Amino acid sequence: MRTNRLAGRVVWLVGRASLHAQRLLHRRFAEHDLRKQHYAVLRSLADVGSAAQGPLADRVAVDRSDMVALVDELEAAGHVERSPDPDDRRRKIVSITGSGTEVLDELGELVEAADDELLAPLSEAERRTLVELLTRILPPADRGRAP
Amino acid sequence: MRTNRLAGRVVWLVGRASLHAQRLLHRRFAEHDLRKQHYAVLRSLADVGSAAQGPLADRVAVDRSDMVALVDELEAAGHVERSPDPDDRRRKIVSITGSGTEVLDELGELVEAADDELLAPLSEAERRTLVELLTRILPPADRGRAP
DNA sequence: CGGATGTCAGTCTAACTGAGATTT
DNA sequence: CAAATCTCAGTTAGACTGACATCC
Repeated sequence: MRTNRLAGRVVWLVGRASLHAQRLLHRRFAEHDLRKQHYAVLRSLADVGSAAQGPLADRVAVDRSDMVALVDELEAAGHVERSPDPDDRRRKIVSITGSGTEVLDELGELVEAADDELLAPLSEAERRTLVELLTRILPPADRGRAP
Repeated sequence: MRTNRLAGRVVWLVGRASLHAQRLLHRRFAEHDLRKQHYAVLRSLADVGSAAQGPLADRVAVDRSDMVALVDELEAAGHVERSPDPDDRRRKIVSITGSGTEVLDELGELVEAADDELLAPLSEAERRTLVELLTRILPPADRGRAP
């Protein structure tokens, strides 16, 4: 009964595909001692300039509590800075540094390379279709916020 | 620069989609005290009859060492049995029980429901396209072995 | 003997939960 | 006071690694 085959269920397929993609990315990021979450934080900061930790966590779709360690690590590496918000002393404003911008560029190329390797079996049109379909099955909070 | 947007990279999108799918499935499986790996094992056993642990792990795409605990748990729940292979006493043959077959049916419906919820935004044709594209970007070992 | 099999212990990424201190 | 913000400690799922005893 083919509808029971695991290999035909998207909940299964998407998990395997994710693992595969994760491996492609992880290999490349390892030499920088950074993980994809670090990249997502830097990427988001570069888009927005700087942000308080909470909203930043929301943008990256990471739990606020996990963002603490991510920023700790990026700060220790000199890629971001954490400074208290004078308008609201509960908040910490995170901003990207020059070193962060440099690393972001390098990582960006690695992401692109991983994407290319992952998508090698597909044509350009198929890649666009895949991006569109994946985007549509995401919960709104996970979709990009671009116009 | 749109090519740098995280939301457009498949390595990112597929990870978010996988997490979303995982949550949909996990919620439903929780009441059975089973995880999706357990389902995969039962599903594979039902397809094949019975199998030694190693080949079973390969089929399910789980590490052989992790399969040990999975079979332990399924055996404790009475859903599978482990018996020594008389032809090769290193091997343990795992086979599904009546209870396992029952649970498999129930879990199968939950998987179907999760898949439907995940794919709700897509048409039938789009669902088939997504399955096809995801399958094609998987490493061969992860693809279904059906004709 | 070398190699396969199952097992065990431990590490790692990622997500999540619940609690606490500080400030608004 | 209630609520927001950041932090910390602990748990879970899943994948991975290296080692070991047993057996072919």
